[in-house]
Amino acid sequence: MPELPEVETIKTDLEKALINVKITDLKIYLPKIIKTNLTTFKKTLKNNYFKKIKRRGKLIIISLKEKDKFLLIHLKMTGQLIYQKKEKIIAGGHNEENFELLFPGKHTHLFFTFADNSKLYFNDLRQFGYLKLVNQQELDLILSSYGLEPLAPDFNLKKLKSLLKNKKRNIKAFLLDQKIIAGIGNIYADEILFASKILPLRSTDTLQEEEVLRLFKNIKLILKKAVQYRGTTFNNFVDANGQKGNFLKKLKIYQKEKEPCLKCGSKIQKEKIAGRGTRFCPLCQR
DNA sequence: CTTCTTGTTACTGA
DNA sequence: ATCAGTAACAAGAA
Repeated sequence: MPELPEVETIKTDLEKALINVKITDLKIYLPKIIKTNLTTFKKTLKNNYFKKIKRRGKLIIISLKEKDKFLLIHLKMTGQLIYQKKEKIIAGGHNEENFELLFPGKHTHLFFTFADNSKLYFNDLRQFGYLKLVNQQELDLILSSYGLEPLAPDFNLKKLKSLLKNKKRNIKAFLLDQKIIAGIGNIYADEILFASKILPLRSTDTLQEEEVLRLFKNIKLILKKAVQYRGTTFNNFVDANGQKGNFLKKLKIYQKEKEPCLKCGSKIQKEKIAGRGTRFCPLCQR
């Protein structure tokens, strides 16, 4: 599940490889993932350049050479962007056995070819991800519904405090709401709440001063750390070079139901909260 | 066979 | 107005 750290990793990798490299071709296998007229999409992108790559929440925003044209890519749950320099790449590494990635594969729905013959593959098992061309005005409209960037300096304690106070809903739903804070998904929401010792069902307006402070610090800390580790390896996430992220080893609560809590040893619980599988320690989190 | 997985939007009902 | 809950999208794992 690409969340902020995964998308940030992909963004940085693509930036290194693809700025000002001419797109010579693009092949589309599954047109429905493109939310723009297909002919326009192809015509616009062929012979174009990526001038700048940004991330907002979980959305990738690529500025094209024209001032008023942007390519948006959302990976949703199972989307991958894989950059491949050669015909065949070996991915994995770390402590795991390597595995071959051959593309295009069964779930490759589109790929770009660049002037240096490198390729960028968009794979998506569940086909919820999309690509879309927009102008500045459309982009502004889309971004206007996004909440604060949790790693930006303007996301500060004071703002978090007032957001929490003005809402009356459980903290898990609050963290997942992209209109309030953009980029946190199910994995990091659970990790942040565990680190902050806050139960996911707590109403935001009941959080004590020190709880808000812990929450604030852990949002920053955990997301930053996850970015450093290139995200979490999990099911369908590999970064733009096909490498897995390292944060999986750092997970303390996500997917650990029925295991003993690392801090106190009690059995980690799992419940459906805010429509999502939610893991928590009933003793450490209050 | 059923149930679960999750990002986002749309919808319903409280 | 706010919020909770659910379905939808789709494919696979258990």
